[in-house]
Amino acid sequence: MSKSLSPIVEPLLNWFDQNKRVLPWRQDKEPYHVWISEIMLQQTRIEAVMGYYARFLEALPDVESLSKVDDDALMKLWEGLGYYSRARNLKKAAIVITEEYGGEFPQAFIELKKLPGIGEYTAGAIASICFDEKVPAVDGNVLRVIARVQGSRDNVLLPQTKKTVTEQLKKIMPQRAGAFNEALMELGELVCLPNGAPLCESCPLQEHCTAYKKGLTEQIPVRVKKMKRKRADKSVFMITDPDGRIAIEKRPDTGLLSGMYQLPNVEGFHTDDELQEILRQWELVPIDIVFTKEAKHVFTHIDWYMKAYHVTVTEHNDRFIWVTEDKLKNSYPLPTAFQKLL
DNA sequence: CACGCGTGGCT
DNA sequence: TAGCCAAGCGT
Repeated sequence: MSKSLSPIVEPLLNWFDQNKRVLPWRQDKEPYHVWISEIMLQQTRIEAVMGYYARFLEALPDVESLSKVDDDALMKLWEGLGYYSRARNLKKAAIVITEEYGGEFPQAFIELKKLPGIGEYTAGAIASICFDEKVPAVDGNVLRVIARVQGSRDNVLLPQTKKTVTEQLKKIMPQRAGAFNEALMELGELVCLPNGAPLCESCPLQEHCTAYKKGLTEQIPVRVKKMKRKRADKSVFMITDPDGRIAIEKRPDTGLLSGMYQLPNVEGFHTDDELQEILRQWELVPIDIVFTKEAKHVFTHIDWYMKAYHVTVTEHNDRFIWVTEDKLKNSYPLPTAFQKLL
């Protein structure tokens, strides 16, 4: 259980009042203006948005004009910004607002979130900034600031971490909900910087910040990427000679499972004819080849999909080490991946 | 929940 | 030069 965030509210609001940047979409709290800017700013840097925002509002100054815009004209306004479904969703939402809400912009978080392209963050941003509804708006900046303040080592890339932070912020949302949310984001962007040293000497939350006090601002936030594993298919042989000994070999002394032993295997899945040929190249004479089982083994960075074959051969050779099952179990380190096939 | 969606800036 | 990274939404 971490302690309440409530002590950060006042210093943060005071700092924001002194330091907020002047930005085109901060000139008023028109929901339409805030909406367009929030959508454009999704995954997109402020500098990139600047030019587009002014041009977009000039061409489409309100919900009604957006709801009627020609698709090509709309995409032309978005050309180069990326994530084009954002633009298509804007128009869809404008039509919904026109048809379902009589052209009046929904005000409640719960209603905003129903609109196409408006998710948890954007609904929170519009509801708080335009209407001071006490809902959080948790983006990457906010996650970083809160993780450091709390000294939390939770992986901020996990949805669960965002949920937890959202719940904690809900409890402390002040009257000035919009200013508070903007302040957290602004602090993240201007002071509580992601890379290199954050500007802790000018941070209004310094005395409330666990990461600062413990010198952990470089370690926090924790961002553990989910490793996207490659897939490798393997055909694995359990080869037995007339004495019932099993063929194994030693793996190279570098790389994956270095220095351990393994059952003979080849890359990929193969037809019976191909399997015969592989064994022949190993100078083995198979009496029969029987598919036994398949198994999957997950490493941190690779998934092995294995098909195992039991092969009986006429005689052993020197290409492999031939061992009894007992000796294999007791004397040779065999990775779990291969144990699964025995 | 994991993935794909665009682009530009960084190393 | 190519690869990594950003941190919202819909599916």
